[in-house]
Amino acid sequence: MNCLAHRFDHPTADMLYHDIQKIYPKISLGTVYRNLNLLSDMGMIQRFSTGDGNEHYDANTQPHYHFVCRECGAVHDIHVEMRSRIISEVAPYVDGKIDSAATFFYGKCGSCLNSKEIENNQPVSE
Amino acid sequence: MNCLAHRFDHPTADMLYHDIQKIYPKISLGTVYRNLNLLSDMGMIQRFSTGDGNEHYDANTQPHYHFVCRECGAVHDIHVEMRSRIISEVAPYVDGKIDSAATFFYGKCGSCLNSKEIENNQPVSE
DNA sequence: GTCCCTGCAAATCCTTTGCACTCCT
DNA sequence: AGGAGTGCAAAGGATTTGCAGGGAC
Repeated sequence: MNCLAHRFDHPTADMLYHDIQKIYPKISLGTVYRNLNLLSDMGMIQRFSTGDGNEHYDANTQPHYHFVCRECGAVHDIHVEMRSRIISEVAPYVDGKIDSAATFFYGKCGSCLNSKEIENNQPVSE
Repeated sequence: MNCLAHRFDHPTADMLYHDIQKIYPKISLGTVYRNLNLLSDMGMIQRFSTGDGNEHYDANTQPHYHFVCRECGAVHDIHVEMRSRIISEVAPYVDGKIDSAATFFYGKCGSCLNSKEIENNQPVSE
């Protein structure tokens, strides 16, 4: 199961389900959810929601930034060193104990920008 | 409608619904959702999900940090200046165009920590 | 009358759960 | 036999949607 989560970007349970089906055709969605939750409870994968109504899963448990495309819903890692001190800097201002942080950047991804350009250019070039 | 969202912390649609009912007893949940989505589409309120399965709404549209208690689900603002340059710093590493950012800190809030202390102390003091 | 916004209820989507079954020891 | 993990289908929650009604112009 774990090896499946290892494979690519930041799939939803349903995306993973379809993907796993190619290898285990009889697997059920319930099992996928069950194992995904098991793994994230054990801390072996990260689980988060981007606002698109689905839970996403990430095999990379290192703290890192995410970029979410509002148009196509794609989620990409951002390859920048995350400020590791951010938690200790913010902690004094919080009534409670912080144990993790997540930051998301929202916008429009490269391919969505491109496809829009194409759309816009075609009527012009005709 | 807007004045309602202005009132307090980071309610879910359902919390707001119950709250609005006190003033407009006949309002329906569908209307609450409709208007909340309208307002957030117009950029007058912020909408985000914390991982508890609900959408939360925030009348404060200024970028700021959020603290989410994993135990009781409460969401609090963190009164620290958010690094405004973070988007421009990260932008070069993203294939696309960032237009907003959100960062969440997860942990256990003060009151949940306290109630746990009390629980733990009682058996000892008996 | 027309338009816009609403209440209501049904529909939808994602996720969780209960139960019976299989597989392995 | 006993336990763990699974498929399947039903249940559960949150959010969205379709439609008819009501008020303002």
